[in-house]
Amino acid sequence: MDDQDLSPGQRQKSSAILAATRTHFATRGFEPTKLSEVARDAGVAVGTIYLRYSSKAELLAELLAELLAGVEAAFYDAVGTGDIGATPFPERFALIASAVLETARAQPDLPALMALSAFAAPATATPKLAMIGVMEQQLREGIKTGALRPDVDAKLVAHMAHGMVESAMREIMANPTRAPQEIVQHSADAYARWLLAS
Amino acid sequence: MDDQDLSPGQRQKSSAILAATRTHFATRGFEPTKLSEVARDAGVAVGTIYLRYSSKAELLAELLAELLAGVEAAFYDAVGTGDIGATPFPERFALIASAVLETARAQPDLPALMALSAFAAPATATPKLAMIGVMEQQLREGIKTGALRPDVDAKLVAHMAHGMVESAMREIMANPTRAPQEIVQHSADAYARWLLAS
Amino acid sequence: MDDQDLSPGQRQKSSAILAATRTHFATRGFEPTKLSEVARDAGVAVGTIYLRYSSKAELLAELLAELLAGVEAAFYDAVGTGDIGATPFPERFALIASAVLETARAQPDLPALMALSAFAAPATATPKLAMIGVMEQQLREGIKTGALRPDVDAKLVAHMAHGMVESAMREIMANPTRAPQEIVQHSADAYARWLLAS
Amino acid sequence: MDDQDLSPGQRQKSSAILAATRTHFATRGFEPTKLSEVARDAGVAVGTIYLRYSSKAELLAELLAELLAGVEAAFYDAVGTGDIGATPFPERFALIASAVLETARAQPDLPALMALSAFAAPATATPKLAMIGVMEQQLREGIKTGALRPDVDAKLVAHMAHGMVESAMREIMANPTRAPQEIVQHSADAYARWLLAS
DNA sequence: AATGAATGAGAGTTCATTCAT
DNA sequence: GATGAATGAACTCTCATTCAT
Repeated sequence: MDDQDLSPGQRQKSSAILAATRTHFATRGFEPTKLSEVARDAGVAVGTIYLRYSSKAELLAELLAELLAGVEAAFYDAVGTGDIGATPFPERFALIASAVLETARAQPDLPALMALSAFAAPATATPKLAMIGVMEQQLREGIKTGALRPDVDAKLVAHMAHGMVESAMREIMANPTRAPQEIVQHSADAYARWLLAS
Repeated sequence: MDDQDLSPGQRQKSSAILAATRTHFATRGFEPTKLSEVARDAGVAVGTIYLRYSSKAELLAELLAELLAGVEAAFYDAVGTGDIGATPFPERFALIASAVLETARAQPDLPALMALSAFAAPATATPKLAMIGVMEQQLREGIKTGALRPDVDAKLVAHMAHGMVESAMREIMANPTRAPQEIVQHSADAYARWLLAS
Repeated sequence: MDDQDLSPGQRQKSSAILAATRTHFATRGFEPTKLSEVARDAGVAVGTIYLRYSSKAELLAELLAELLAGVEAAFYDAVGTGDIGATPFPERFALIASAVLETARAQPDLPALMALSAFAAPATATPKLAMIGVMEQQLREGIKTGALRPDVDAKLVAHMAHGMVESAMREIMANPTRAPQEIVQHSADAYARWLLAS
Repeated sequence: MDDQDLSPGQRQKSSAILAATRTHFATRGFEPTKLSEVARDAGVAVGTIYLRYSSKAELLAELLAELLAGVEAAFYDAVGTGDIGATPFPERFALIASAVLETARAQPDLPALMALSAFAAPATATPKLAMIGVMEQQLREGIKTGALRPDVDAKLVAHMAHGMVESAMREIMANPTRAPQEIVQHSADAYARWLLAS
């Protein structure tokens, strides 16, 4: 469970296990995932999994924890690249929409995996996705500075704005002829008309 | 499998089976659902389930098919109450948002159940939710009549608009102090600013 | 778990399971006993065992409970046949020794099985074997009536007297050329010389 | 496997392994004993056990062999302290009973360990406990010299006499308020009345 | 010689499915 | 048609044993 004190070979095996687990959990779900197949795909023996994770549920918990940390980092990375604080609002929407999109694209199996959190070992409660929190904060700032309409519920709008991109994302994934940029454009446009103060 | 040739008692048993199945699948998922418990809750013997459905997967397929038909009907009912065709556009958005909301509220287990479609017998491919189709059609009509902006992708927008309400819906469900009408107001407002032609 | 409400066929299967279990537990012990082999020897499927006993430990508990009831009955039967209360003491010893011997002979796997009680489901604590209690009571009566020496500890002597027969029994079992009556004779003789008052 | 050619450090490790093994086998039994725990308690790695003993069964065999040698020595030590050959018979019984008692007290885990011999590597057949052999020999000598009754089967009596002490021993162990000397007194007294020639 | 991570066969247990009643 | 006892394949998890370090 601790990444401390592991040889490179061990760390690599842990990664392989987590990677194989991720694929199986995301595509099949918790119960249908067979540890024997996970082990085979990870190139280790079943017992090796149990050297690191004490049960299937703990394996999921570990995976979710790692995932969440990654998502948070990825989202801040994506948002950060635009130096968002200094960007005025119509453009800022495009940056946020783009960041959500990129994060979701980088982890397309995230919704499927988060849906499994009920099976995880107790410790890992489903955490609120970081992205929605950031959106809400951006909205509040925009409202305070007068750039955005004051007559909306920031939290609810954050959820709605996120759901918008997520849903569009799903349509894009299912329909490979579409360009992902369409989402950014449509979303930024929607945000601007919907939320700008003027 | 055929609703033909069934006595009232038999039809009633089929209903009880599907109802119990629905509860179990929605709250536990596919694999964790035990047919023995479904049978007990339906007040029949396990074997009786197999007289009507040839496997657990087929039982799910049957349930999903019935569900979809119901959702479609419910959505048209909800939209229809406003005589939507005659309603001008800013108000029409509120009607649609309200219909989506009502339909979702009436079938809160729908997302959980639809998520199981991968387990269903092959025949039942995941069907497009009827609501999104209706939205798209409404948008196309609005665009054609000049009420709505022509520079948007109707299909993508339908998905985004639906995702918006769905996501808000989830926030409402998790936060019981909020009033569902907030969603209708916020959504209709967002749709109007985002999509109206002017 | 309840013998009530079982068809003859079911009762017969339960017996077969318990019989096969007994053989395996007695000859191999708890852990080495495989339920798959028990099932095979009982002529049922593994799952059938679990219809009646919720775990391997519960199966053992059930077996021990049945065994104890049987032993107690057998011992009282054996002692009872000689109308022991009316028999004077030198002969009474022979009756008791004979009863212990018969009981032990009828259940030669008893010590091996009782030794497993630590593995049984919690409810079944190891009960004191009935035989020793009866011996002690016989000794007290003999002492009170003056037939037996008063300067011995009845309880300790009961244990010693029982250990004597049990140990001899083991030697007899291991050595098939010996006649079991030797034990009765030797034991009754030993008891008489050791314990009679005169 | 050979005690030859071992450095003091190695010999010490072997001892630690056997000691830990003994505790585990005696308190838990064969199958439930985990070599990983034995290794941990012995302060060595699992692999180190396999440098000395080729399997779990062989480890048990080795332990039993050492144990038997120890018991034999202990019994002769205990008997020998009384210069038994020269002691006349009524007293000789007390010495023997005392020796059996002492030996059993010094190795209270012996019965539990001997019971495992079925699991031991084939080579190690269950060995006759040395004490019974010595008893038998003492009885034969007593009979030959006329000190003891000639009309008893020396071997059977040896078993009975030993079972007597062993059974009393168990009662004493379970009942801590009793004094162990009671056993010696009761046993010697029983032996005398039962077996002396007069 | 010593280590302990890795292995994988095999255990107990569950539950969809069957079929005699 | 309805039942539910019976089935046995397949799951998760354990641990004696091996072997690269």
